[in-house]
Amino acid sequence: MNAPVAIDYDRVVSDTQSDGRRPVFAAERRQRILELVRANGAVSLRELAQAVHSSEVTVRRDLRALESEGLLNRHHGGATLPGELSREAGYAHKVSLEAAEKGAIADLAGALVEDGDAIVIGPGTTTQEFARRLTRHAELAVVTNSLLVAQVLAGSPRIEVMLTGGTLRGPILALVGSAAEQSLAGLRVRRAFISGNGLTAERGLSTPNMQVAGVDRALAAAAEEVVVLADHTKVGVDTMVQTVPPDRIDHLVTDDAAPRDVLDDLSARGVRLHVAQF
Amino acid sequence: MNAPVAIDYDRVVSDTQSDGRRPVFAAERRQRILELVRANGAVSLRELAQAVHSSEVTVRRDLRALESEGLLNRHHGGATLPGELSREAGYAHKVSLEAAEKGAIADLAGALVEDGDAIVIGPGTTTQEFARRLTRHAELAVVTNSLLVAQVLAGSPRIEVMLTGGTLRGPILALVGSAAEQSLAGLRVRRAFISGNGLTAERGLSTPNMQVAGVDRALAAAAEEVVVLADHTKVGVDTMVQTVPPDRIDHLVTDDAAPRDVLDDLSARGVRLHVAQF
DNA sequence: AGATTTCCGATCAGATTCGTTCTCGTTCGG
DNA sequence: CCGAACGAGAACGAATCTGATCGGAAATCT
Repeated sequence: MNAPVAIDYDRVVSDTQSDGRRPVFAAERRQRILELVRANGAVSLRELAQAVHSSEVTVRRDLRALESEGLLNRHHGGATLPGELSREAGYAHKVSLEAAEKGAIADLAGALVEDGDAIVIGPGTTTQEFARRLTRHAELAVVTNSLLVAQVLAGSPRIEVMLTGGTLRGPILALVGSAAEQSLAGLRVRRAFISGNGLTAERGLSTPNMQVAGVDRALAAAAEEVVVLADHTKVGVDTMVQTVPPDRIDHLVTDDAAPRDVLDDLSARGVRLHVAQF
Repeated sequence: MNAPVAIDYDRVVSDTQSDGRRPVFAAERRQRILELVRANGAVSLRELAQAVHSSEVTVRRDLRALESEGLLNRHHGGATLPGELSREAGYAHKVSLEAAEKGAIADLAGALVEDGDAIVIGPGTTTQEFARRLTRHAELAVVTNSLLVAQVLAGSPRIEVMLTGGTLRGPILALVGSAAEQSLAGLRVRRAFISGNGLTAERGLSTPNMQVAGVDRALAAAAEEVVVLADHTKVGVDTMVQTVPPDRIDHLVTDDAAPRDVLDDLSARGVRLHVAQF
């Protein structure tokens, strides 16, 4: 079903050697696609097809293959760099996860703050929820290394918010590194509200990331008392780096789905417990 | 058999010319909506639609999706941060104001950045738009005192973002105070991208706030070259505190609605002009 | 309390894009 | 020399996204 094709492809002699060189190989095309996406951050399917001189179907196939390798993200109409948008999805999932528990914990922890206090707040979804409860307080001075906490409190004129410096750790929107730790060095506040990734009676608070661990230690060191906010999914689990030893934890705020034996152990070590009921 | 095909694909294909504009995907649009809401605490539906260049219906759909993920709360007229009482806007409509000019200025300023650069970015809606253009660059080191700029760049793994410390100035979400200035003291980068509130040939860049002025000075002092981003509404106006004298300004990026005489004066003082055309 | 304005939700239509299937040309092996 | 295998383009139907319109609900004003 074709008239004599008058189209002159750029593909030329291929009969001579099996070691042909002119035809555009699939791997080369995919490499170019990847370069284009990396260069622009987001490229439409049509542009890609035009750029590599192939049909949209072919590009679509390539994109599917590249996506399965995790090299890019595919969307309606084109492709984007991985991570830029998928991060939000991951974070969104975390927010909705145990949202009710986090809220109850935040409520309970709010009772540990009084007007006129100076406190430190670490990063995390639970502490962010906790920060929301603070807007009703007056004359608070809050130090934090979390951009999300800072933004939550930004609109409250009666709360003074100070951010530590430091390099931004994208996935959690928190400041880490030596600059962050140093800016906390000369500080002394009443209480620190921290929420790590794991908490056991033996090793205390822990987190899987070295940099985050460093700042968490600095946050705890700046406060007279350390308050740990941890929902039941974190109680009893241990992650890589220890940040706050058990005897340095003064309060633990959690929910009643946390394992009892761990709570008892912690209580025996002098940690005051605040358990949110459902 | 067949009649000669009357279809001429070659002509039809060129219907949609790609004018180099980057495609806007649904996910990206939602990301921007989320940023706007997070930045302002509360944004009206109309403003959102204007800011992302979509219809209100589409924005409404996006808001519904984002709400179901727990990322924001929506009610009559717009959306707010989850669990947050509505805050005063006023910053929101500044974003949409002269959005086209700001975008063009940001595009132009993007040409002043090269891969591997170390730069400083000040607070402001224009600089935020500028930061959005940087995500395609690689191996950038960015220092800023703006939470919005930091957030825009947070998702780019190839850009290292450093925030200055300091106390948070709520309305503009920027860090100010002596802590912010000191953290910039030992720093030396190639270029600083700043956007004050007013710019004249006689007094240079100025801002109505003392604290902001202090940081702006520190930002400029940390860079070899100072680049000012200012749309036409700021050119020719003078505000209270001078931050950067005219002879310290190396580049000015603005749009072609700026008063010519002021631009000429600045050019005579050695400022290189980059004027975005419409 | 009633009227008006504004905004929300639902349905519909248009356009675009995606996935599948089919076909063609090339390459490799017997 | 011929057939199978593979890659690539074309076409069709399905799914999705976007924008417009209309009735109803909510908020505001008088």
